[in-house]
Order: sequence, then structure tokens, then C-alpha cells
Amino acid sequence: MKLSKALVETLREDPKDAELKSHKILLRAGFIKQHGSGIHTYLPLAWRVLLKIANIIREEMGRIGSQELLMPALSPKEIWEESGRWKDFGDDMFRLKDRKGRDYCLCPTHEEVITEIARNHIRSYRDLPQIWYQIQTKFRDEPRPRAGVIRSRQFIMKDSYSLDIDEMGLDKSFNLHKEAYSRIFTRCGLKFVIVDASGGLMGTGESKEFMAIVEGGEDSIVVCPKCAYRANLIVAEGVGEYVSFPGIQLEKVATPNKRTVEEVSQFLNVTPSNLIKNMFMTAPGKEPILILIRGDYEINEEKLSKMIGSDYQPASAEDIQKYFGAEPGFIGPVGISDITIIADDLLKDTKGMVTGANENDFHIKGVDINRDVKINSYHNFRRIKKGDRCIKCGTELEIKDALELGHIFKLGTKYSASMGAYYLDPEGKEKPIVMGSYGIGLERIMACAIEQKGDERGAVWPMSIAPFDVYLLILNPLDEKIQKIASETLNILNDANFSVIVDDRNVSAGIKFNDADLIGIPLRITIGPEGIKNDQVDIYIRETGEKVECYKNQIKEVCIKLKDKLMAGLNV
RNA sequence: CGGGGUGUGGCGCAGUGGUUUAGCGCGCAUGGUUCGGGACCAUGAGGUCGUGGGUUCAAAUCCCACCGCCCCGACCA
Repeated sequence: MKLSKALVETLREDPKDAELKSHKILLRAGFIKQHGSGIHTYLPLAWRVLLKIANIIREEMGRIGSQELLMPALSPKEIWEESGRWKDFGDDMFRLKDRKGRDYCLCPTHEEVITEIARNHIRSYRDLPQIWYQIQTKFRDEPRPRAGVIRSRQFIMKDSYSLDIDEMGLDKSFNLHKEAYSRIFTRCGLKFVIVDASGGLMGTGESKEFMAIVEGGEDSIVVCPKCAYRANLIVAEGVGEYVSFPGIQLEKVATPNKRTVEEVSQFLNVTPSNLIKNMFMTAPGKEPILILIRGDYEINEEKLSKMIGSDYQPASAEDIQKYFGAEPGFIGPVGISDITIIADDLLKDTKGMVTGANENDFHIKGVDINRDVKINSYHNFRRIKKGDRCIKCGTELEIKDALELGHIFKLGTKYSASMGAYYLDPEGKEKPIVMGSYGIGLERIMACAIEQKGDERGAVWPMSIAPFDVYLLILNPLDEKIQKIASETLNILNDANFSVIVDDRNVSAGIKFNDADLIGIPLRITIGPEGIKNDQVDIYIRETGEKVECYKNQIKEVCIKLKDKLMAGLNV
């Protein structure tokens, strides 16, 4: 590819709409172009990266015996109603009608479509197991697209689906994917960890996320520095410190207009951990519940809703007034006997606590939870926080920003049962297929490579996914002698199977060097008047900054050696 | 959905009621001098000032409404 004619436009200044490093570099180096919020064109450079990523994925999916297919992106409503997700996806799903008024969606994922295929094609246990995958564009109407290509509304995903006769088979398919994913991300040159995750809309079975540790990443993960415990913050368990406080007498204290934990603890000069925070939850047609948690913790809504049901929502101010006779911020569990009370287990046996007095502008001190509060049950539903310790080894946990690259789920029979995908077992009995689903975001691999390896000058592509192997930089391209050497060099490289982008633009040297750094091709060969006097070219390694002078007849040999060196560690 | 920004040639910005044809830098075109880390000279092309309405003798500029985009939060396989 010749840069003088390429659909590549580098920008001198940072685009104003980009904040994150990878987003800035992808825009500035001419990889992507934004088309709308969360919608992008992948220009030739990005597309070459994505194709290389796709190839690595294809090889690794092939290695675990998976078959590639391509499902439609446009899908009629009916199968989504069978699974219940026409409703569950809510506003996240792009929906449209055809000319006859029938409802369709742009698929956000493909469990329903794959299950429909499975129920038509799988008849016998002899047809199982199967792993089917595709690489395809997905559509999700994110509430807030951001960070360029990292959270967008249209993106490319490798999604695969496993079909097995039982849980044991599913375990095997799940582990095959775990291994394949590890190889894929390693081959793409990324550093990642595997963490416990939440199934969310996909299902309630086991799930693991492949997380790249990236400053400013969208997710937070919990990592034990000593043992192997790793989990998404949203599902992480931790051991918190029990604390109790002096103070035996119940005492009502005025706390005028102090409602939040922060305000009350400051006003009374106590630590947030001395407070009991109250959250009143109601659900249509069900008994309300009062949730208690220590003031220095937040409620993990995912854990809580698993426990009490997702139809429970924080009560309205009117309901709170009705049940407690006080405004939010002043309610408390003392003296409440007709409402179910569930407490976080860090509140067990605590004394000397402060909580709302069920009277506006008053709190109550000296609460002994065993003496003064009628607790129905204790559970752990708090969100982990800094300082909590590992449940396995007791070491203090670290919380880190991370970017989700892939996610694997055990679906079980959620879709096969609801949509009627059955097989006959050896006894001739009909059973639901046991399924798994597995996704990788291709653009996120691309962005992550920049986040992890890029520097202040631009991208630094791992050799395995670089858009080109070599950036051939021609100084003074109008000089005939230089032209001749350049075209000889290009032939040598082409013969040796290197992909080359040729900077043949008649612009000043600085522009070319800066663009080469920005685009981030692993090897740069410079041909200029200095070198050709001695029949030499300069070879520069983007990642290490190392420079080698090289005679023309050694180019092939040196480049092969350097490429091998840069691929080391990327072959698994 | 709440909060905060922003919208002026391809990109980055200035102009916040009246110097009659809306500016600057970069980029682009033509010619020339240059060419090992973002050169220079000359000439030139390119703009419904987000959209619609209103105020005014006069609106990029003031008022109203809407839209797009970005950031923080809520949300999120």
C-alpha cells in the first residue's frame, strides 16, 4: 500500500471528542472515523487489524473443533418472545418494523437464533457435542456509548455457542473456550486476567470474564495479590472487619437536616462505620423489606436482588413516610417489628451504633443490634471496598480498572427449555440441550493493544495484529537513485512475505517519521541519501526504539530475524 | 434519564448585535526553493456560522424550541 494514495489521513492535533488514549490514537492515526454516537467506520488500517484478529480467532476456534457460520443480524420478534428477551432487553435492543408492520430487532446477541437452528438440526445425542461460532456485527442501543470503539452501539463480535448432552459436557466445552480465549488474547499480545463474573441478561450459570487491566477501564475487578482469587467487583466477595462501639444507653440526638452517612457522621463526629444505613425496598404485591448495612459500605444491588428478587425497588419517599413516619435519611430499625428486616452480616453483634430515629431531624445513638433491633436474617450483600480481605487467604484485596475483552457463560437449559431444543438420549428419552455461550469483542482487542502498548508518540502494534509488518519510509522520493533502492527493497520484502506500507509522500522528513510513530507499525525501514551512499538502509523497531543499519543484501535476513523476535511470546 | 460542556470550510479554533465580500493556524490546489524528526515563498479553491421560529433597519452574535456530539453519574452481555 502506498501512503500517497491510501485512505489514511493522520491528524496533527488531538480530535476534540476523544478522551481515552486508544480513542485519540485510533482517530489521529486514521484508523477509524466516527459516523454517529457509538457508530464507526473502520478505515483500511483498522480493518487490517480486525482481520488479523479475526484470523487468530478462527485458528483458535478451529483448534477446539468449532464450525464457523454466519447468522442474520436482522431477526423477527417471535423467537425473542419465546425466550422472554423481547421484553428483558428493553431499550438496549434496536427494534424496527417491516413494510407490513411486523416487528424485528437488530440482534444484540444470538442465543435465540442458534437455539432455533439447534432445535431443527439436533435430534440425537449422537449429534452432540457441537460448538458453532460466527464473527459478526452486533447492535446494542447502549444508554451511553463512550470511549470510542470500546463501548459502541454497533460492534464486531465473535460469538460461539456450545451444545452438550449434560453438565459434564458443558464443563468440557466451557474449559475448551477458556483455553482458546487465553491463547487468543496471548497471541494478540495482550495482558489479561480471568475473573468470576455475573451472568446478567444471559443467564444465571457460571461465567468468567477475560479482563485486560487498563487504567481508566470501564469495569473494576478485584485481585488478590497472593492467591488466585480474581473477580469482577460486582460479584466479588470479601472479608470485612467487624467493628463495634462503646455506648450502652439509647439516646435520641438532634441532627437537623443531616440525612446522608457523610453528613451525620461528620455532625456527630463518628466514623461512617458507626452508622447503620437503612434502605427500604418495596415490590408490587409483596411485603416490604428493610435492608440494613453498615455506613461505610454500599449495597451490591446484584447480590441483593438475587436474594430478595429483582422486583424489589427502593421505596418512594411517600411510602417511607407512611411506614416510618419520617423522611428518607431519618428512618431506622429500632422499634420496628412489623417489617421484615435483613441485615448485612458485618452488623452482627454490633453495639453503640447510630441510626435514624424515625423522626425528622433526629438520629438515635447507642443501638445494640441484638437488644434493640429485630433482625430476621443476616446475609452478605455489600459491595466490596478497599481494605477488605480475600475470602480464600485473608490477604488485602486490590481493586483495579479493567476492560472486558471476552466473556464466557454456562447457559444450561435456559434457552433450550424455553424454545424447545431437545435431543433423544440413548434410552430414547427427550432432554433439553445443555448450552453455553461465549463472546469476544474484536474492536476491544484493537483498542486494548493501544491502551497497553501505545506511548505518547502513538500506537505500538504487537506484530501479530499490526496492520502491516513494515513501514517503508522513503526520504526524498523524487530522487531517482532513492526510488530505485526503494523499489528493490520493496521487492525483497514482498518476496519474503512481509506486508509493507510505503511512505512515498513528497513531504518533509519530520512528517513521515512522526506519522510512522503514530501509526505504530512494528518495523520501520528508512531509505535516504545518507544510507544509500554506502548501500545501506536503517531499520528501526517501534517497540524498543532500537536502530540497526543494514546493507541492502541483508534486509531480508535481518527483517526475518526481527520479526521472529517480535513474534516471540505471541505464538502459543 | 439527571448534571456539565459544545456545535463557525476536511481538522483545531477566534469572532458574542453594525469596519459594506465571516477570520486565523493546519490541511488542500498550482508554481518555485527545500528535503535524516512536524521547512519556506508566491498565488488560489473551499463556509446554508447545527436546525426551525422570533426580536431588530440590521443576527454567527439577543430570545424560544428542537437536534447532534462529548464528559461525569445512573445503567450496562
